[in-house]
Amino acid sequence: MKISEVSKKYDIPVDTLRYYEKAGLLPNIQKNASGIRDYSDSDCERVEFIKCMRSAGMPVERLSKYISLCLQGEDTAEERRNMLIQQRKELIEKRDAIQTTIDRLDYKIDIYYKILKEKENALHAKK
Amino acid sequence: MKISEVSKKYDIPVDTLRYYEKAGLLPNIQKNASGIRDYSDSDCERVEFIKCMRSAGMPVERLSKYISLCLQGEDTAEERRNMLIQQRKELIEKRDAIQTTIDRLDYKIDIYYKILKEKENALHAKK
DNA sequence: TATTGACTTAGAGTCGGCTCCAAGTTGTAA
DNA sequence: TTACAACTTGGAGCCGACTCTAAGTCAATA
Repeated sequence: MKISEVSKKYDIPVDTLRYYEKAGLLPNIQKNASGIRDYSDSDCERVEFIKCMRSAGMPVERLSKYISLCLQGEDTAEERRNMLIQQRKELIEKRDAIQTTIDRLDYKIDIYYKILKEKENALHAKK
Repeated sequence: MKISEVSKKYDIPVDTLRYYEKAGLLPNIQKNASGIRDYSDSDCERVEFIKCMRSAGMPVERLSKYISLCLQGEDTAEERRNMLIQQRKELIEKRDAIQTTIDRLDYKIDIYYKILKEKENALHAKK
């Protein structure tokens, strides 16, 4: 699979894919005789994984660390697991902070609703 | 309240408070005769609001827009409400993306658990 | 009264994450 | 076979959000 196809499939700019590769997120992408990248199925799975993690705000550097551990084999399984547990913990905090803000917005949106309804009523009364 | 006290109270660096002010998030902070900022209670409430919105990733520029509408009075109530509704919508999407990633991490963490347990068992069997 | 520490300003620097550019190569279609 | 689109590289540029620096002012204490 060529880079443009991967880009289309996962809706990630070509430049970003190359940037991820440089950053160590996509190691060992094969290239044909004329130097053109050919993404394998497992490369694509990795792209999809990266997309998911990035969409939640996992830093590129941490992803890079994680993926380099993957390349180092079985012995790093525990460390990798701990990284994921840590990341999970941070995401839960983030999700909860966002929820707190959503709740607050709900409250404020409702207050605005009341204000606007009052204004409208005042207008009708005048007529 | 002096800037250092506000900084301590809300755990926001002094530099960041001044940056927010420059960006229009904290308009009309009073200053005494020698030019020292004196945050009022309502300034503090605003700081707290900003902190909450920023913690959810609301862009500084949008916050600035919202606050400038607040200053323009009642007539902007509907526009402000729409901004909050839009922001709410984006936060829900963000929260859900994070949840998706958490679920995925849960799954992967469990897989690592199984791998590690197997390794351990293999070790015991050897003995 | 001299020093210390908290305040002020304008503006420069940093960081993460892209995003774009220039210059060059390759593969296909008219 | 020539034009054009898609690929390659290294490196520069951009944006948002801080974060730091320099140079100066002010109030209180030794």
